[in-house]
Amino acid sequence: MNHTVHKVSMAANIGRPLEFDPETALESALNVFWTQGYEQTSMQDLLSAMGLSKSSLYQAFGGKQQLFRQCVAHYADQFVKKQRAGLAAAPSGRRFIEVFLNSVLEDVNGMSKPRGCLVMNTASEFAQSEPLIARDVAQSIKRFRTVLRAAVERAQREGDIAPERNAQALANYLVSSMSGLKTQAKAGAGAATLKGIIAVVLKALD
Amino acid sequence: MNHTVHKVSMAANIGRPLEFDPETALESALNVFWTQGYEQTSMQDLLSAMGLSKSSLYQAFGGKQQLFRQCVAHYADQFVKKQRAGLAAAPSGRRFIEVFLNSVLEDVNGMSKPRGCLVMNTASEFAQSEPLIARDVAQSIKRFRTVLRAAVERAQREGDIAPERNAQALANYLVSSMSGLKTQAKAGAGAATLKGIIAVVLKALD
DNA sequence: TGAGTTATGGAACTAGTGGTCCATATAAAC
DNA sequence: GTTTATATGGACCACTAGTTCCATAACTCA
Repeated sequence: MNHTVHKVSMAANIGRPLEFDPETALESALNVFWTQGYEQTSMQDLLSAMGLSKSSLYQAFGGKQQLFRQCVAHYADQFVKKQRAGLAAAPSGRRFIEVFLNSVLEDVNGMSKPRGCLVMNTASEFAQSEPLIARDVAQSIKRFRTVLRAAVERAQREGDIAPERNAQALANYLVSSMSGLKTQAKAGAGAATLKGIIAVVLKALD
Repeated sequence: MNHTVHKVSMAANIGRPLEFDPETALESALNVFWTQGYEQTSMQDLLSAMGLSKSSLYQAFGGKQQLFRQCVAHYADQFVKKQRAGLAAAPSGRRFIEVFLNSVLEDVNGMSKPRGCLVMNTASEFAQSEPLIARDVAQSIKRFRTVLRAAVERAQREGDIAPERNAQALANYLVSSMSGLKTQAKAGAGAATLKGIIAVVLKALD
């Protein structure tokens, strides 16, 4: 799997050039999948959103499932990148964790319906039924965990989380809690409800 | 919505009798939906599992989506009934909550792949896109919350949870945590990982 | 300019979808 | 036995799914 686009031109300048930007198209597809899920998204939906013809999509991305996997990988890349930057810029590990959890409120305050986390949505939709996708999901979650573990360890160094606590378990807990919160948002929970849950989630770190 | 079967005979004994038990058939359908999700389940899947012909299914349950909604309602009924009985039989509210959370380990220890919670899976699959289903989901979650709130309040009376804590928020937290745990199980987390998360979840109640 | 290479648009294909319809079967009521 | 009501099996329908294919377009290199 390539993690960016399906076809890497081995010779850059020969043949007819692409009439679209692969990354832009990928992000358009990502948005559709994220909003609608894999099964509920048709090729027509994708073609319209990406603004290209069937042949181009197949040529460049290889088909629905392969396109989807690239979207998931791209989503995880962006997510991890953003959180790493957020952690680096945060005043403290503990504060980063708070901001991270509270970001679920944006899902519910924004104009559009909450979409959850694409990786967790994918885990939920496919479970273990598609081995390749299951592997992608497990790998993405591992990357999420790594960032959160770094945040926990920083908070421990800074004295905001007791040093004897298991950082790995806390990171897993935060991933699980975020997943739960996003699902509650999708299920219709309001901002007040989510805030109440977040407060309890944070209590477990004390 | 009827909450049991689609068609309530208004006159019980006239006409040709059903050749199948509606509740058994409903539970067969429920199993398929639970395992595969709504979109991934075809009418053929349902007909095979339920052991009846197309006409009978449409006659008795009204179509795929109506059948699905009846399955979700039935699932919620069974779930709430079981938890209420569990709470009544438990030695303490706190102990019930521990058993409740630990029940996610069965998903991962059993032979079959984890299926999550049908209600949360449905929330994740449909989000807000189908109003009728969104309403069903919200209502089921409310029922879950009610049981867990009763458990929390009992634990407060028994001195295992501080009485000044918001029982409603804790109930929401438990629903959210269970949802997160089930998603982690679907994503491939092992028993050890889940146990670690559960321990942290419980810490928030102290 | 011609050869080689890749991209594009659209038709065509196969398989399957959920849903409808109707003739027939099986029961109770009269 | 006839009527009335419901259930069943299976053919049938219109539609859409994802995918493949091919003729043509657009580019570089010799």
